Amino acid sequence: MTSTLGFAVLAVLARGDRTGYDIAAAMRRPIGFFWTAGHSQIHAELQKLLAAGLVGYEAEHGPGPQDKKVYHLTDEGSAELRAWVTRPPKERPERDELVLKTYAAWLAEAGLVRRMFADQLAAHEARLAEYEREEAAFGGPPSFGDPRFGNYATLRCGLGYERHRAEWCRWMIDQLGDGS
Amino acid sequence: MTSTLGFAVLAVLARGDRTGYDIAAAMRRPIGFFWTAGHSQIHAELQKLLAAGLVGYEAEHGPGPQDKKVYHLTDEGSAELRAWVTRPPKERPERDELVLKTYAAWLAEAGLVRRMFADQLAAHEARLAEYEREEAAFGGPPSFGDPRFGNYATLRCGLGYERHRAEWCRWMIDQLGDGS
DNA sequence: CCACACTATGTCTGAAGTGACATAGTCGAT
DNA sequence: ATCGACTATGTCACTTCAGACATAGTGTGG
Repeated sequence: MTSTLGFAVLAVLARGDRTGYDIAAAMRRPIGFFWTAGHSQIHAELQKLLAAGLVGYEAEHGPGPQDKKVYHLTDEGSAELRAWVTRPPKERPERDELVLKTYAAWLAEAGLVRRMFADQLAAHEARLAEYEREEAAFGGPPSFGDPRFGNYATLRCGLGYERHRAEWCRWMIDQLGDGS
Repeated sequence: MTSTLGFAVLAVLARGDRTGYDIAAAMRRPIGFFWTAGHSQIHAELQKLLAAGLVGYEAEHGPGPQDKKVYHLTDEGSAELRAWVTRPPKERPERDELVLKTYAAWLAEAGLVRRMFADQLAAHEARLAEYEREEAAFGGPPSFGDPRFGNYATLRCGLGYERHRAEWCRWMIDQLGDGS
């Protein structure tokens, strides 16, 4: 009954023990590129995982009204995660606002549409440059079995995505004329 | 205050008057590729749009306990839609289960991961072939201003996406060795 | 010494989305 | 004739998610 968010949390914990706060930070970067959650969602999820016996924690004195809780995977949590990894992902419905706007773009002024795509293109190119810098930091793909393989493989996916997206934006801008 | 779903409905209605049922059908194909909604959501949304004065309807006798309602855009709805089209889309968080699994793939057996990616690759290739057939049915891009421009441009996006995705799957399979 | 950023936990409200349930006419095939 | 698929509208319960609110210790810089 564990949700995908639950597995995302387990996947973070598989790389080392962390507090809910740390997990939330990971959900912004780098995992935020493919799964996001606010800290409120994470604390709630941790309580579910705890009730299911998939994680445990050790309390330490820390800031705030409550104790700081350092969570770790239980053997059962680790087994569940391993089993989940290779189960075929159920496909989620795509929801892409830019593509929806494109579907209705024929109603608008070409110049305004061109500007919108130019902005999108700039954003994609900036992200692409960032990803390329990150990729250079790896000296080629880490071996499978190394946790860093996960980071590298997802980065490759992001790289391909940004390139595809940028190319589509360029094609759109092309279609809309030079607008000089 | 209109939601993105509301604009999706308006975008369908901009191409011709339809019943809620017809809109729901459009939300499966072709719009379902980039925005989906169940019929229950659409009926609820139509009531909101009606209250906001963005759509109207004419009732006809039809099957079922209620009258059949053929919805159309009002002038105000049309104006709102046009204004929305070129407003920069707010970015939604990505949620991609396959990429999340990839992040945790180092925990699993390479053979099982390879099989999962092979299945994904097959699905992408099948969709790609379908899109290519659809693209061939257009004899090149329709001109901007033609509603079919929206169909073509979104198809181009889908084509690029499937290619990027298939390529990434192939790269992953490559990384996982020949597994003979 | 004080302000501010960061660490750290949690609750609550409301919106969005999913899937089941409910009803009923029409039309084609067996 | 009857059965099932399709047209057509809607409600309800449940889950997920986003964002605001609430609390409080620690460490850094001015």
